[in-house]
Amino acid sequence: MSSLYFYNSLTRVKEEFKPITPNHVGMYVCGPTVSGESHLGHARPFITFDIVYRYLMQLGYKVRYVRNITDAGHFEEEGRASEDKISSKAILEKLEPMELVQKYTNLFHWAMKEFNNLEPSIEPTATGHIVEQIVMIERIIADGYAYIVNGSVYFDVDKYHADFSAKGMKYGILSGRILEDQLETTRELESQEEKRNKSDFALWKSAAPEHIMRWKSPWGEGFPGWHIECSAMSNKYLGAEFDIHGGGMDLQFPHHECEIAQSAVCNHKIPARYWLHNNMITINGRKMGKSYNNVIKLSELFSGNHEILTQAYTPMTVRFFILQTHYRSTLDFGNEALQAAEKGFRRMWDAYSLLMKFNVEKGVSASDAALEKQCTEILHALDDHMNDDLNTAKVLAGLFELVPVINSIKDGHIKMNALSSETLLLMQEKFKVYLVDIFGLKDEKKQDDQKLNSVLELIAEIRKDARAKKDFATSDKIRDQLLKAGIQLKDEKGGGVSWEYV
RNA sequence: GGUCCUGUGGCCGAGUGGCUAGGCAGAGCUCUGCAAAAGCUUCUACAGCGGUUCGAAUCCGCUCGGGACCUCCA
Repeated sequence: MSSLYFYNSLTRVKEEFKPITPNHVGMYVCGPTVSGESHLGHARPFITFDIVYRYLMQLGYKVRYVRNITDAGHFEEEGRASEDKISSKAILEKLEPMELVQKYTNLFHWAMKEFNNLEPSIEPTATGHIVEQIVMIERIIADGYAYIVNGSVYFDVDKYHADFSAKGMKYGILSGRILEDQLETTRELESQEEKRNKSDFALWKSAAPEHIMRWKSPWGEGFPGWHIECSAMSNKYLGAEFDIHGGGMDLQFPHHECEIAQSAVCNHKIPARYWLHNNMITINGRKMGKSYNNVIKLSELFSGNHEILTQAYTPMTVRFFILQTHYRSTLDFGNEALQAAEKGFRRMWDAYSLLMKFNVEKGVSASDAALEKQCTEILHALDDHMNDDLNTAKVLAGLFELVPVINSIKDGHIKMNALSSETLLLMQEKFKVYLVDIFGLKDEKKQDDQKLNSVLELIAEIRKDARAKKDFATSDKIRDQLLKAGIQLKDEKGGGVSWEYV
């Protein structure tokens, strides 16, 4: 079996994955900012890194997966005017920041569960780690790489760059940016005048009187800058140097670049070895994002309640849709594409269900050597695809090539003994491992109601009798009415009947 | 303006030098009382121009188009 390779954004090449501590992996992924509801674009990193997490565990690693909740900062609730936050109202009328944060954290967790994402090992919040952030900022100040202005603290990028370039940690090492160019091209921003240089970034921001989230610090009341929380929390739970840091490509600069600079000052190391970045989900070729006003929230996606949606899409449809593309490619949203994913997933899952019902006899050798060879080649290539920087699209394509074989065995077009026992068992194993264990897919239509099943068996029996008497009016009535109730009957070749929930 | 990425058939997408990617949609056929499902067959491709090469979607150059980041951002 091949070994696992990741494309490392830091080195810009595919590298073999070797953990720092044998058999253990530390992984940090930038989590959501819980000031609003998650949208389709947010789903991608969390599904992508859930696959990474699952795959590493499948390979036998013990993984500590840390994904933060950003619940501190300059928050405003969606659609709510900022003057609402001014503290002249009665306490229950005022916007209580932790209430807002709780609401969107709950919604985020709901969405993660819908997607069947595993829970991370640790899910630290920024508000729960104010102390760690302050300690880290103090250290950066003490080392001379940050300065205080009016109760705010800024990181001195110029000085950092001058001193750390020689140590192989220049500012821009991750994003490929050249600091000298940055100085010319960075746009004008508010409170820019406080900074010595445009490229400097905030470690701590002094809170204006109406600002609702504030903590005491050595520099006055305020709140932490955006980048410091990830550095503080990854350092606390994964150490000064860990294996994998993940997130969306749009975080590469400035967020991850700044994380490297902060950690480099404190620990003299680039915090993570492998930097993995997923690409964006686009809509009409444009990144889905608040500023483009083209977001589809997850609740809207699942309910179909959005003007550009022609129907609702289930979480597994979305998951399958994302898996059919390589994580470093952009993925363009469209109703046609989602519908294709919906049908494709169903076809795949139906075949998988059939496959697992096969009673494979032991010790049978293949009677169709060509088919045997074809199938084993596909099966053995799956791991290579996955190891090649998580090419889930190719894994799925491989599995899809086996679907007609499974269906043909079921329909009797291909005899079960065309394939050897080993190959059939391997097929069962690989389908299960990839679809369920690694890709985290699940049946959304499954009904385990024993009573209902008994009733359906009875109805199927009655319909069978009607058909035997060529009473098609009755048999069609049963079928049509059940379909209206969401149960589709399928007459099978041998006279049997199967049904599924639609 | 700077840095970088990208352009594959009706749609979504793999693929980096020679082998049918795959899914969905379309067409035909088979099975079937009909339907659904399934199976088989099949139609649309590598933005354009030039170069390297025995051979390029794949490498190089130019032209045109799209996008990301440089500001909160998954």
